[in-house]
Amino acid sequence: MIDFKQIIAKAIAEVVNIDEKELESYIEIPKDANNGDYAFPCFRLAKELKKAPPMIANDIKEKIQIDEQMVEKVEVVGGYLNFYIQQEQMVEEVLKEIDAQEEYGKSEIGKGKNIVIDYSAPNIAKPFHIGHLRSTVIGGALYNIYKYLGYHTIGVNHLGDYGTQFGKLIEGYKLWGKEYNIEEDPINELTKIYIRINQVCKEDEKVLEQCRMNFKLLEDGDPYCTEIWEKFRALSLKEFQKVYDLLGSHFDSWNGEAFYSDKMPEVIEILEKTGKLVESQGAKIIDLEDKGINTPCIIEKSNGSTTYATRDLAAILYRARTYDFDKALYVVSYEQTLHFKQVFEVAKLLGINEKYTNGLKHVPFGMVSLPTGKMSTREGNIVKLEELLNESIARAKKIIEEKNPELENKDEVAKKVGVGAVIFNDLSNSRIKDEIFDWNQILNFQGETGPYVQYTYVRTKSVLEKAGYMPTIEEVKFVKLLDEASKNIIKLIYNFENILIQVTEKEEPSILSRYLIDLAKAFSNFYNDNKILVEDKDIQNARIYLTYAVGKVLKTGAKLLGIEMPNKM
RNA sequence: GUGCUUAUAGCUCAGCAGGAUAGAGCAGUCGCCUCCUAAGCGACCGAUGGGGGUUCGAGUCCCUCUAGGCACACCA
Repeated sequence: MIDFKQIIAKAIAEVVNIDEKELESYIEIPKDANNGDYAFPCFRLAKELKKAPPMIANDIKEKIQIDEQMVEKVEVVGGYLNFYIQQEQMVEEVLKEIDAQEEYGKSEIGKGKNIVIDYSAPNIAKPFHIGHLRSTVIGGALYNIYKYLGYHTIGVNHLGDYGTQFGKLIEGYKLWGKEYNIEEDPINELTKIYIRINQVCKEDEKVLEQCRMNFKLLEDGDPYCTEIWEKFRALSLKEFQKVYDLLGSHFDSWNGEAFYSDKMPEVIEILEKTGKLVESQGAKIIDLEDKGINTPCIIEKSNGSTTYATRDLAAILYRARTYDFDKALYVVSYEQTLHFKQVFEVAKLLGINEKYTNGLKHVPFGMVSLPTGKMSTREGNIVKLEELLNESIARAKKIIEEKNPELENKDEVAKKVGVGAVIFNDLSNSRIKDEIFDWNQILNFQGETGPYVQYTYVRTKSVLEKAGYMPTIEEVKFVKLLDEASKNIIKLIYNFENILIQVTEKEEPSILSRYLIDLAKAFSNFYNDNKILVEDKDIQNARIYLTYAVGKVLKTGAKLLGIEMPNKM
């Protein structure tokens, strides 16, 4: 599509002696549409040119040469130079693109780049609770969006299937395994064991030591421990899959921590050679004091077993070799900020290309807590994700019964709406913000919510169905879409790809969520102001086409967030 | 104690790497369905934690104070 911003920057660059790219970064989009479609603030040139900003603006205005087919008006307001895009041109540009592209906004800008996204990563033998939702949906959205922009993406579910927690479970299972019906209800029963063994560990240091030994045995390939581990892992994955099916999550790799079990000796060997791996209190550590991190990174515990950090280092080495990544994103809660700082610092000692160490990026997000406080599997105060999703689906079903009892396939729609509401709720705020879990807020289907976006989409479908035909792009008179409401929509649709790029620049899916709300609102306004199906064929064709365009973008955007659109609701 | 992070309306959040009059939703009050789905639209109400600084310009950058959250070696 035509890049209006670039055209304006180029035109200004020919008048003032400043780099085009630099000028482009100064150009902004006025909040108030009355001030034009693009604006150039001249304040920053004042010092250099030793002239008052309004004078500079006037000067530029007089000298600037710009295609009138593109920009119909240039105005000086204070120190601003406001540009008004030729609307008909813009409408044509946008709608022709909608017509031409099967997948609007799709791009090749990421071609040849590999992005590894590490997300979800629940712990085996523990319930999948609402705390795991964020990583799963944020990572999932980033995965979809990077892919849409042409990147080669690799989604990794780095399962928490290793570590002392397993030593604990094995110990608990040894002690009381017969008391629990693990086959019947694996996760819940294992959770009970986990809570119980933790209680005992707290009181008895010897038991804790035994748990650590169990993990050491597991690492060393002890058959009994390995057998139990494999069993727990398989049972857990089966449970997790239920949630992933509901959420529509996809992973290219399920290599969890255990996968790196045999890849850690190499890491330790490399680190040994650097001379930076030192003994301290019986453990092998890397001191990071000189890097401004006052907590050392433990590579090997005093009993010879490895740590989370070592496994992450092995994973970096493996992913660099296997995926040749340009970026490796870790969608993990901000609790682990220090951990990643340490690991990324130590990774520089692994002797891998700088491309890899520079590509490592922690994408942190805020914590979900209950009104009563922090969630803890050990304490047993959690909300399971499956329960939340089912509750949301049930709520959606109830609303459908009230509002649209004649609807076919209610269950399917309820699922899309219920799940969509939960996903959208999680993706609509900046990821760094903490969240206090509130049933009423998540299960609210009004206002800026997933169901609102879905509802707006359904309206577009409904209008198109009622029209009974779809005009071709040649039949659309672009001049019929110059009213305020239509202009707003066109501008938003024009900006779609830019929004997706912003999401990847900031690793922030909420930018897309808010965009969809804006677009849905713009359409609702349009829908309210204008009757779409009217006598005048030219107006009708134009409005139908715009409606179609909105639906297309809403559906595409929602899909990128992992949300499915119903056709009716 | 050290480091990181958050603070915008009664509540939940926006605010495009400093720009024009700080935008929404929820809650509350009021209006709009003989008309393409009222899960909608419109109106009213209401805000930048305190104090300094940098700048032509600060919600945004710096300092400081206050209040929350998180992390700080054998959990992950």
